[in-house]
Order: sequence, then structure tokens, then C-alpha cells
Amino acid sequence: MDEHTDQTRKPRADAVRNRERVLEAAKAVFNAGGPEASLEAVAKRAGVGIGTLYRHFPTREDLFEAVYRREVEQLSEFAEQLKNAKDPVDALRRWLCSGVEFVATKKGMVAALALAVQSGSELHAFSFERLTKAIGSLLDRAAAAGAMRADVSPEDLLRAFFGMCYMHDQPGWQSSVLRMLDVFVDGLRVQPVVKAKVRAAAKPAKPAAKRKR
Amino acid sequence: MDEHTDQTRKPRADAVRNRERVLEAAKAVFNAGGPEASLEAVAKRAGVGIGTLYRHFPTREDLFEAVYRREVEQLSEFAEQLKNAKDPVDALRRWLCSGVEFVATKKGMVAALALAVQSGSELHAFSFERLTKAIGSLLDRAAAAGAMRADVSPEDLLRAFFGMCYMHDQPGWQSSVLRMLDVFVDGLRVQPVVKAKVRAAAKPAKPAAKRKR
DNA sequence: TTGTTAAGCGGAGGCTCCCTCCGTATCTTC
DNA sequence: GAAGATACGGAGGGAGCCTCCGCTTAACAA
Repeated sequence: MDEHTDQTRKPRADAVRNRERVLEAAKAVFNAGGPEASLEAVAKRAGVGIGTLYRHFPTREDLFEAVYRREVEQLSEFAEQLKNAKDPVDALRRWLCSGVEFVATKKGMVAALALAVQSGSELHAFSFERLTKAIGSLLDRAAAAGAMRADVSPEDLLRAFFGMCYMHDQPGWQSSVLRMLDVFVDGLRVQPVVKAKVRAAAKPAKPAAKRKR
Repeated sequence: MDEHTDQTRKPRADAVRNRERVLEAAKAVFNAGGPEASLEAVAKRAGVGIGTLYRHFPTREDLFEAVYRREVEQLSEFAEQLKNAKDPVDALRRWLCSGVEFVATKKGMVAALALAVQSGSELHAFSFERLTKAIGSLLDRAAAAGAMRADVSPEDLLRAFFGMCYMHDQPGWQSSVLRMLDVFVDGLRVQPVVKAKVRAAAKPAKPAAKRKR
């Protein structure tokens, strides 16, 4: 805030402008061509040199994160809203569906998810944390209400979700994923007595379901 | 038409030898470095020119398929054996678990799965068909026994499975996937009365039963 | 205004990998 | 053997990645 005490210069106008341009170009290019798109194409579209792109976003991941930060936030906020839904299980289901919607709309969104899911690094903690918390709150509420098993972590769910969306470039993927998520959420429900018994016998070797959260 | 005397010459010895060498090298390289590994590295390891590699396996996918054909077959046969299991739902569960095992053992196996799942092309029909049939038989049996919902296609399941395995390079992925599969299979079970009603309109087989709930 | 200076710029260049093409070498057959 | 068919290797052109560094330009001070 106070710029006289600390010796920081005002950031250069061209730098700010270029950063914005790159972001915009990246958004367009990634949404169209997916996360594998050429960074040189992004630079060209932005009308800057490749060096400039790399200075602003040293890695492809940095760029992804910057581009999809808003989307992640939206998704996260939507989870917040769903906290007030009556049926907590259905809330989760709806959140997942809207996630699918995101992926469908913005092809590059998968990149953001991949990032959130795959890299445990500090750098990209943002997306991961936001989404984990979003899911976590939904899961917790459902579990607290006794409507859902409690041995599944938000991370697990996030990964499963991402995994299913990963096939987002095949025909019919969307309805397939929705169907699978439906099944999945059903599986998450707390099972009625009879089945609980059956299941207990049915799965002998499952490594300790460690619950963290 | 004319001279059918001996249409097929004996294949050249060096060609056969080289093909084998490439396969072996590819197996090693893919298992170690994953499906993205450089094909030139494979050629070098095999001690052949890059051209030779490409002649035998025109695409990366062809190579994957050749390398993991055996694994796919094993997986497929295991499904056959499971047909005799008492509990059909548990059979499915066990099959999926063994799939996870495969992925864990052979890093490149994901490539084979990706292939089977992603490319609808005729060329790579082999893995896809084998696995689809394998899953299909398990699903059918369970559905016939009335133990499992019938609106999930083998393709769906295969994709979901692959998706979950896709994160196979993170710490703890294996137990996470096992947990998720467990949930998933639970979701596949035919639900008790109350829910069964909701789902009464479920469609039988493969095509995207666009169920809306 | 003008000068100083650091921040920022661009893109050449070195690298890896992809895949094709074709002159040469080798194997099979007669 | 000789003739042909078949296979071999790797050069080469293309595309991307990323780094590096000389030049440009905006911010600030005088």
C-alpha cells in the first residue's frame, strides 16, 4: 500500500498488459485445443514473444492455474451454496454434475483438474485446496447426517471424479460420466442393514480404509 | 488368382528377430518410463533403426497393443474363471481389483487401458473387445441374477475403471482406487425397494441410457 | 525534459521427439 | 549363384520445448 517506504517500483505497464494478453490467448487456445496445445501458439495469438510468455508463466502448469483459477473458484462457491440443500447426498450429486458441465464447456478445464489432482506440489496448492475443501464440506455434511459412508476422503473423490472426466474427448463421454457418477454416489450412501451384512462378507482383502479428513 | 502355388514367402529371419527385439525393448522402456516414453529410445535399446521400429509398428498404439496383448488376455481369462464364482457381484469386484494389480505392476499397462478405452478405431479393437467382453460377461451374470442394476454398459465400466487408474502415479493411488472401486461396486448393486422404485425405468444394455433423476 | 537504470521484451538457437523417405543391404527362392 | 523381394538404417524436415542474452522501454529522479 505505501510505496515510499518499500522500494518497489510500479510494475511496468507493458508487463501488465502482456500478462493479460497471454492469459486471454491461453484461455482461448486451451479451451479449443485442450491442455496439450502448443505454448508457442498461445504466444503467437497473444502477440508476444515466447520468452515473454515463459517469463510470466514459467511452467505450463502455472498458466493453467492462472487461466482456470476463476472456474475453480466458481465450482468451489457452488459447493458453498449447496450446503443449504435439504438432501446432502443429492447436493453432492449435483455438485459433481456441475463439475462435468464445466469440463464439457471448457475443454481445458480438465487440465486444471489434472493439476489439482496430480501435483501435490506447493505451487499448485490453490486449486487442490479449494476443491478438496468444497468436496469435503459436502461429504462431511452428508456423513454427519448419517446418509453417507465416512471412509472416503475428499481427495479420493476428487481423484475419482477427475479420472472419470479424463475420457472427455470421446463421443458420449458426458452421459457416460454422469451415469457413472450416479452409480458412484449410490455407492456412497450408507447401506441398509441387509446389504451391510453381505458386504462385510464380500470383501476380504481391502487395505485398511484409512480415514483422514 | 493365377499362381496360387505359394503366395506366401517365408518371412525374413531378420525381420522376425527385429520385431521381437523391439517388443522386448518397448516392454522394458514403457514399464519403466510410462506410455510417453520416447520411441527413439525404444529403437536404440532394441538396437535397430528408428525406421525399422516404425515399419513394424506404424503407430505408438500398435506398439502398446502388441506389448500388452498378453496382459489383456490374462485379465480377460481371469474374468472367464470368475464366471464360476458364487457371488457375481463379488466376482466383478475381484476382477476390478486384479486390474488394479496389473496397473500397479506394469506401469505401461495404463497405456493399454487408455488404448482400449480411448480409441474407438477398428485398428485397436482387440484390447477393447477382449476387455469389454470380459466385463460384459461379469455384468450380465450379475444382472441376470438380479443382483445388479442393468443400465451400465461394459464400456462405461471400463472407462470408469480406467479413469480411476489414471492417477496411478501418485502416492497412495492404489488403496485410493481400491476404495473407490469398492464404493462403485456398491453403487452397482440393485438397490433395496425404496430406491428400486425410483430406478424402475432403468434401461437394459449399452447405449447411453440417458437416465434423469 | 532529460538521463539513468532496471524491468521487460523477443526470438534465435539448441535440444528432443516425431515420422517419412529412399538408397543400400540382406534374405529367400529358384 | 543370381535375381528379386523384402527389410534395414538413419538422414532430414517439422514441431515443440525452454533458455539465454542483447536490445528496448517504462518508471523515476533530477
